[in-house]
Amino acid sequence: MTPTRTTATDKPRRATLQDVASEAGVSFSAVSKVIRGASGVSPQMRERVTAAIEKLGYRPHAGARAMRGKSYTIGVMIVEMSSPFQPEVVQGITDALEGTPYQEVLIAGGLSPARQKRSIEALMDRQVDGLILVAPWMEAEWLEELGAKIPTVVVARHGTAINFDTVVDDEYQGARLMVDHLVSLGHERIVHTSMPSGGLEPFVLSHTARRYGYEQAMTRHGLVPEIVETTYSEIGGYDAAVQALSGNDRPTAIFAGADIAALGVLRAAEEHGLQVPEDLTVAGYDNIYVSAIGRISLTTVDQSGQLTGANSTRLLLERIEGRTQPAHYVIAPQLVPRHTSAAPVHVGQPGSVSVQH
Amino acid sequence: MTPTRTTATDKPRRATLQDVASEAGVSFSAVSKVIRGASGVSPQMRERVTAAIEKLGYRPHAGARAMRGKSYTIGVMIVEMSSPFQPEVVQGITDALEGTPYQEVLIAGGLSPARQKRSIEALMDRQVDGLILVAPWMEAEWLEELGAKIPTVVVARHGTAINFDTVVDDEYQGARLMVDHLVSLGHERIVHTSMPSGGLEPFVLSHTARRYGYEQAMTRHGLVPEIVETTYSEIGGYDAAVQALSGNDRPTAIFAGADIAALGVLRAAEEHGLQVPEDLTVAGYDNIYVSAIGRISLTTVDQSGQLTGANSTRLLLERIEGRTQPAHYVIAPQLVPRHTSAAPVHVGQPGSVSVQH
DNA sequence: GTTCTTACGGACAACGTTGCACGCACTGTG
DNA sequence: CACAGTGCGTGCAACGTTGTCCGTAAGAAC
Repeated sequence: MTPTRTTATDKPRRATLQDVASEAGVSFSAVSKVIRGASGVSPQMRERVTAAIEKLGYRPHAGARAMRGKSYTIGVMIVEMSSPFQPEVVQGITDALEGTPYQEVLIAGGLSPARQKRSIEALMDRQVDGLILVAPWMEAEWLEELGAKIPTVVVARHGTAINFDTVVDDEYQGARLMVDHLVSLGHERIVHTSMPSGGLEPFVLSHTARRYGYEQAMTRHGLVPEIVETTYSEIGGYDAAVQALSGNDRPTAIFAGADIAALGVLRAAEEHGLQVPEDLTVAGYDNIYVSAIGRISLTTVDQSGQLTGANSTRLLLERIEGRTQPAHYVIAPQLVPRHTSAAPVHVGQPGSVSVQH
Repeated sequence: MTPTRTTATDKPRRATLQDVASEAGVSFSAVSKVIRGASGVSPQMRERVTAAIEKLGYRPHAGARAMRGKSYTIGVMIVEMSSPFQPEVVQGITDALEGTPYQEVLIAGGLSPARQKRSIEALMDRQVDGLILVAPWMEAEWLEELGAKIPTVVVARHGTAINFDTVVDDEYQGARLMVDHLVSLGHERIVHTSMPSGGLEPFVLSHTARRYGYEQAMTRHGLVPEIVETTYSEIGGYDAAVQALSGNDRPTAIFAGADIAALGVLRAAEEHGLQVPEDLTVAGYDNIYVSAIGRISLTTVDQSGQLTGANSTRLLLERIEGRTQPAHYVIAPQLVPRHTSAAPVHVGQPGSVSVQH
């Protein structure tokens, strides 16, 4: 009576190294060698072991591996999935990891630094080999401490770091591209909608970088920056537009810091009886899915989430392999002109304000 | 010379049970007891251990735990994050797990059954305690086999199963609600856009259930179902609408199987010079974010992703606790009437077709 | 004062890997 | 023909937990 490892009532147990070894008639160390691709294995043995693995459908136990070093798991924290950019970054990561032994797992950190920190710790508890954090909200100092413990890449935070790598789109330049576009059309009063910076300077999030880029570009053109601070949401954009359009001396263009806010601006324009782009030019940033469709056709700035994800992955794998010098990768944004931007109608010209219905 | 476990060059090691035990001056078994809440622990010891845990910032090693049973990790597979519904389900899961010892991890399975299967296997390799699969595409048989191995809840697949639980919105009823709404407005020629079923009957995905519901409701009203098969995308909706609007005898309403397709229908209507809702009623299904905003204001059907996620979690935890009888939970959808649906203009009445510009 | 019970704390054997140390046949060399 | 070198396979000690088993001491009952 040798002790059996399963009873009649048990579910079929997952095959282990030992099972494969018995099947192939070799020691379990030998099987381990084959799997790890270590040296000291004859071709015949490799073949027999491979056949046994195949036959039993053996798959390594990540938990057991994690106890001896690597889990072959990459932890990715995103803030919210409903953002259009972040899923695209994830797609880039997934594609980049295809064919490597690593697998990414995601965790949605939510809209507070405390919760995001807890999510990251949950990933660390699960012995991920490295972290990619997409637009995390916490202080740079906390991230530095984290980076000292585990290979980390931070996406979409501007500024240089010591203990981790960063990948950002050049949002300063993206905002400049848009301002240049609007100025080249003849606009001079261009309002920008932003949101509170969150006090993370100098390691700022996207919206602050966009704001700075806007301010610099306006100043360079000899124009006066005008900023309305609300939130990046449809309602936020609506409120900002209502505020900007309230006085007598209206701007001819509103450059929303995010497409989603630009949608709110469009609604406000409609309610004010302003034709877009005849009476008001509207622009956004992000190139979200709906911006492209016919009924919206929003002029915006595109940043490739795919590229961002791919480069983050590359940097992280380098760090896991041992690089300790920080790396910072910047991706160039692209202007996407569509149908919500045009030359302004001359001020005071009749018909520039038309109320419908 | 006792052997030290860190060298000068090492990163600070993560605290283990043993470290906590030394700190508190007790055996590591005792610490384990405290953590597990096992009996046979004096209040004083509990206190000392708790203090030591606090001081060292000890956190259990999930990999080590997984080797002895549970990993306290729930694996969630979603097909694509850019869908509006699936992130909401995830949010529901996250909220439901708050306060439990479990943590969910996500994996984006992608748009092919093969890749989805690989993703699920990657989660199994990581010893998750249970699985929630959101709208998986593979055959029911494969899922039955999976459910025999690990507690599993499948979201958004209609039909009953033996080895796993399901949570679905009643999309048959949702489609019926919409047809009833349109009929009550006076519509008789209502075209439905769908996509190929994928041959998963009888365990069908959402779009097939919506189609069946539409067909049943139309028949019950004594009307003839008319279906155009394309894809659930803006382009797909556009193509379907172009096809439906091509003949002389136009429908008065198009009920797209998904909001995203309805956006394409709106674009096609605009290009055909049709006013919505005066000349054409358009409806969708899903209640995605953009459907609510002013410029779109799409009549649609809402299914609560939040509730879906919460109930999936509840069922999964029950299964992990030992339930083996399958459970199937159905959530009621809600009609959301907005501004793209109205009574049809009488057929042949002048002005029912107006070309702009 | 003896025995029985109970409460508490510690020892220890898994769990499935990795990777090093070891041993045993063969080689080729002097 | 002895002997080092090499290629190949095995043995084994971790890794950080869980949960069972066991020993001891204090308190209760007689």
